[in-house]
Amino acid sequence: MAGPKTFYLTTPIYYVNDVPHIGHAYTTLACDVLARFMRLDGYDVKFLTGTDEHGQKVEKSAQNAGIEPQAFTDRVSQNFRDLVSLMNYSNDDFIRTTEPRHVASVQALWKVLEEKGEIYLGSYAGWYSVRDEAFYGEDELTTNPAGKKIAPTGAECEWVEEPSYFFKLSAWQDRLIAFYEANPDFIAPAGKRNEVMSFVKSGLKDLSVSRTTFKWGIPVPGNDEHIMYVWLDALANYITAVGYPNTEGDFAKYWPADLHMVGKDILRFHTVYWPAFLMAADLPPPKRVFAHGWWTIEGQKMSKSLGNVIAPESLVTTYGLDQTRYFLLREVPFGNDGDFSHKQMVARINGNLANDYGNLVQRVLSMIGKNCGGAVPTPGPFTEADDALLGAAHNLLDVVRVEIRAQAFHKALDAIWAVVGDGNRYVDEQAPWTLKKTDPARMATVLYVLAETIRHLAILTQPIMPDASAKILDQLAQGPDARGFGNLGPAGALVAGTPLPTSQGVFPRFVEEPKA
RNA sequence: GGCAGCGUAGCUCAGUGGUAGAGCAGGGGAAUCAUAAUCCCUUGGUCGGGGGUUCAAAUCCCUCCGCUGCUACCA
Repeated sequence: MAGPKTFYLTTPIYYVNDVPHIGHAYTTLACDVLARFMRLDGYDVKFLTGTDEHGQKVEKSAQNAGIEPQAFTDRVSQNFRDLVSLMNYSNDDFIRTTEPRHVASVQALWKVLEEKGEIYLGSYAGWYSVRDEAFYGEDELTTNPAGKKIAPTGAECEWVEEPSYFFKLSAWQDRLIAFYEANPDFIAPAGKRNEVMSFVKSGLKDLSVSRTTFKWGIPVPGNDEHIMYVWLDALANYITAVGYPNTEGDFAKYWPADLHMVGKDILRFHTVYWPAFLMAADLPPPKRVFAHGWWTIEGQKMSKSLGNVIAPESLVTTYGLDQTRYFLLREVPFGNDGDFSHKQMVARINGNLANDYGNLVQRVLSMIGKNCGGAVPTPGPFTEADDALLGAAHNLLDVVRVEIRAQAFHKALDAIWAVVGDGNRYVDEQAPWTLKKTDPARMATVLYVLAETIRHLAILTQPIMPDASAKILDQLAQGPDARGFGNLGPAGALVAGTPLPTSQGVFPRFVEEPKA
């Protein structure tokens, strides 16, 4: 069982019919930061994202576009692959549910469930909305003047009866509760755990897991009249990507997943249906599911009708990539809903990045460039103040690790910025510009301590801001092999006399364009 | 309706029994290495209303008001 520690984390697979927006970018960003962190911390990481490409809506959209569904999904799934490069995500795989490996995986899972007697053929009847791809209860519907039943979403419903396979979800209620109780960290944040548990305790009905009303899906093995329910299809992507139905190799290495990151709207699928499917197939459930919140835009709900949906590309163009990545994870306690506003974004860019972090780096590297011959200065004996600052820097990984592993990205950043503040205070207290005249040797020590502190900060901000952190490490002449967490601490300390490149700003201030 | 949660400084929030806190914003000062960036000091709250328990309550209990989430097949 030796070998590197592994960490497998996933985003939801995104429905190709959607246009990528800030919400998609946010989910994958959180995973990306976690994945980068774990890699730097020495883990063998597998980070998966992808697209969900089946379902009636895709079938219709393809029809409207006058092309085959596969050609349609080939085209629109590209939007999400473009998002990967735009946002600088480091995913190790990108899965599409239309790939042969996935079809084989889902059909194999189906067969296992069927063999184990967890699936049976029955029939489903109810009020169905094509637009919503959903059934509604009688009590949820209203009747319009034309006599049509209308769903709460405003969509028209029709009475549908169809044969359907069912998954015996009702049999899993007690085992799910037992699982939640044995694994208190399975559902996060904690408040969501209570919601899921009360839902399960209120009683579970068997789940319809096939459809006959449309064709664009994975056929049920042995009965081509049926295609599989979208969620059985979609959720299984997490095991497809590690090689299922082959349970050796990557599956043995990475499964169960360490984390499924999801938006709060799809929590139930991941914390009720998915563990039930897996346990029914004798496979272990994932270790944790985290449901994050939604963004509002300038205080308003994001919606197509309001026309305020933010494209990730416009954020990156306007504010910069690393600035955007930083803002999304710093502004809001991860798990809560948050508000995106231009004012707050600018406040973060100018306050935290340009003034606090960027300026600390710049003032220190500039002084080293001008006063130390453009090389890492030679330190003398350390004072109490030196040890205090270095100690804070050395200690930072332990603090940040705890927060990141709990998906408390905002707290991790708070901790890093506390040391940024310590650094700026230390500069003012030590006043190296005065030491330059009175005690040049002491000045060299002070600047060395600062450079070493900045090295720690830059290594630790890599997961959040890969490009900017790399630029800082470049300016400290730290090569690719010197950037892992193993290089933190005195063992990886800067070597006096190492030549340094000319310094340059990393986080420019955001200056408002004059209004026309 | 039922269940759960929230309501603390202008803003965003931390604090769950022992003399009200942070960041930002506002005010004053210092410094001048730096992206006019930094540092120090400071104004500001009857902790949603009312009642109760306690030597002591933002923190526990009751009640009222306001807001939010969940209450099954809606990526």
